[in-house]
Amino acid sequence: MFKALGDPVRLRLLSMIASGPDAGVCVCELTPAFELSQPTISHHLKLLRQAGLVDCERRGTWVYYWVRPETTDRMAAMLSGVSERRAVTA
Amino acid sequence: MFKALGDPVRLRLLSMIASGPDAGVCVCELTPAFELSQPTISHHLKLLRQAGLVDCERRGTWVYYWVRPETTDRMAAMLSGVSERRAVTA
DNA sequence: CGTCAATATTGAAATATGTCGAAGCAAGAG
DNA sequence: CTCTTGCTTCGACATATTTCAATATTGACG
Repeated sequence: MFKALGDPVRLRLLSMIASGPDAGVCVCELTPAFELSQPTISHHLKLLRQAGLVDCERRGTWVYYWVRPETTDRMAAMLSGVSERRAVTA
Repeated sequence: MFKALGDPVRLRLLSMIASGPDAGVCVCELTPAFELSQPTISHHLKLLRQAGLVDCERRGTWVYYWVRPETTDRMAAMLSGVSERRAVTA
């Protein structure tokens, strides 16, 4: 999970997806925001999905991504635990 | 910051440091907990320090590490923002 | 069915990361 | 001052990650 957010492209992707509409953000809106090839963005989205940070669905020709708050919440809780000087519990 | 926590060894190190005594944890207590050479642990501690997640001080022969809660708090706040579907603000 | 547009997957190259052994440094003991 | 101990830094190597071009897949539309 943390490794997935360790790449600047993925962190920015997550931010864009998080701040998009409830219905999800289309890949076609994400790709042109970067100076990277389309396969590269697709790859990063796959890693975010495998980390459980986002989920996606195909709607017609387009694919929409949205955030899974369970995961980001869990990470936030872990980090709060560290701040409170407790061990990190999986 | 997130990249620093993306390695399992470093995540475990942070957990151990967080759950240790207020005065900090000695490197000599961290190293034997891993099946890794001492230079490797030292290297990971350096990365945690550069990421602002921990700080350290030499006390006599030993070096003690402790958590910097400002940083973990900031990360937790970012992630909570994502859960609430807002963009990630540095 | 054939074609086009939007994504995903594959394979390969460049770069970054994790790891170790060897060497260096700081501080206390003799 | 020299030796030992605890830790860091350096240099090198193996592996992992990022990226792209080429190709495949999926669905819409005529």
